[in-house]
Amino acid sequence: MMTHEPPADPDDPALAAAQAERFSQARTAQAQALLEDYTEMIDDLIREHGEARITDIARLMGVAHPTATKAVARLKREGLAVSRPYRGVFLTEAGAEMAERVRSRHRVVVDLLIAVGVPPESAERDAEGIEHHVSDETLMAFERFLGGRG
Amino acid sequence: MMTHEPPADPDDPALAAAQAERFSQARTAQAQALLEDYTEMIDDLIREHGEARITDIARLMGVAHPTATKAVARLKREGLAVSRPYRGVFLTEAGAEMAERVRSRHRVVVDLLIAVGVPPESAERDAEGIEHHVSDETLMAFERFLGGRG
DNA sequence: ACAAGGTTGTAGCCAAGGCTACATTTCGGA
DNA sequence: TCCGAAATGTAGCCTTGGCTACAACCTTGT
Repeated sequence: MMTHEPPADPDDPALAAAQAERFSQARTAQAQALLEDYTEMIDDLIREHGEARITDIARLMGVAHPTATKAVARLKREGLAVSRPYRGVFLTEAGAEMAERVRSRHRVVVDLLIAVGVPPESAERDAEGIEHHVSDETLMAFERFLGGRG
Repeated sequence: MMTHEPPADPDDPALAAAQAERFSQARTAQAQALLEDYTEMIDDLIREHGEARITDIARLMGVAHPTATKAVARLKREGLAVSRPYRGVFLTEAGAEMAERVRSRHRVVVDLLIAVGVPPESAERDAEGIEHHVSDETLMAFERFLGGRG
C-alpha cells in the first residue's frame, strides 16, 4: 500500500513542492531548536539558582563556554534574553514565554513516549531531539491521547 | 511532581553529564539526518526511475543543485554512494541498507503518529524531522505499540 | 589587601550546509 | 550533424555552531 511514502515523482510539480516543503520545514525547525534549548536551560537555572551563569549553561548543554556565549548573543539578538557583562543571563518576557511553551511540550512528548511503551530513559533521551519537530497539531493530538487514558 | 525534568543541578556532576549527553546525542543525530534523508531520497528515485539525478534530488529536497552535489560528495566520502561525473548517483550496499532502515523507520513513525491521533498530513510533515531522533529502543516500542492494536 | 584561581569575554579557526554565478558537458531536435 | 537548452560541475561566498587560546575581570582566602 502506498499511503505512506508519496511517490516522490519528480515529474509532478505539486508533489515535488510538497516534498521539498517538508524538508524545508524540518530545516527551519532545526534552526529554532537551539534557541528553544538554551531558553529552557536558562529558565531552569534561574528557577533553581536564581541566576543563569554562562559556565553552567555551557556545562549542562555539553559545549565549551564560548559556544554558550555565542548562543546567548543570538538569544539577545532575537529578543529572548538580556545580560550585562559578567552578570548572569536573564529571559525577557518573550523568552520566558518560549521557555514555558518548550517545557510544557517537552513534558507532553516524554509522557507520550512513555505512554506508548518507550522506556523512560530512552524517552527522555529521544525527546530532546524529537520535541523540536512536534507541531501544534501534533502536540494537541498527543494531549488528547494522554487525556483519553488518564 | 518531578519525574520529568531532572533537576539540572549544576552542582551534581553526574546529572550535568547526563544532561549534556542528551543534548550531545541530539546534535549527533542531527548530523546523521542529512545523510539519511539524501540516502532515502536517492533510493526512492532509483526505485521509480532507475536513476537518481542531481537535479531531481535537489528539487525534491528543496535545495539548489550545488547543495545536492555537496551532499552527494559527503555520501561518497562516507561510503554510502557512488557516482561518476554527469552520470547518476547510486547507492553502495551500505547506502542501500541505510535507505531501507530509514524507510522502515519513517513508516513506523508516521504510523505511530497516526495511531495516537495525529492528522495524517501533520504526521507526514512532522515525521520528517522526528524520525532522525528515534532510537532503536524507541522504534521497537513503537512497533510493539502498533502491533498490539493491529 | 591582594594574589590565585575561577569566570567571562574576545579573537580566530574549522566544517557543514545553504546560496549565486559561471563553466562545462550532454543530449535532443531542427 | 550540430546547436541550443538543460544538466552537472566548480568556485567562492555567507551563516551557524562547534572548538582552542588567550585576555580581562571578579572573588575569595589568607
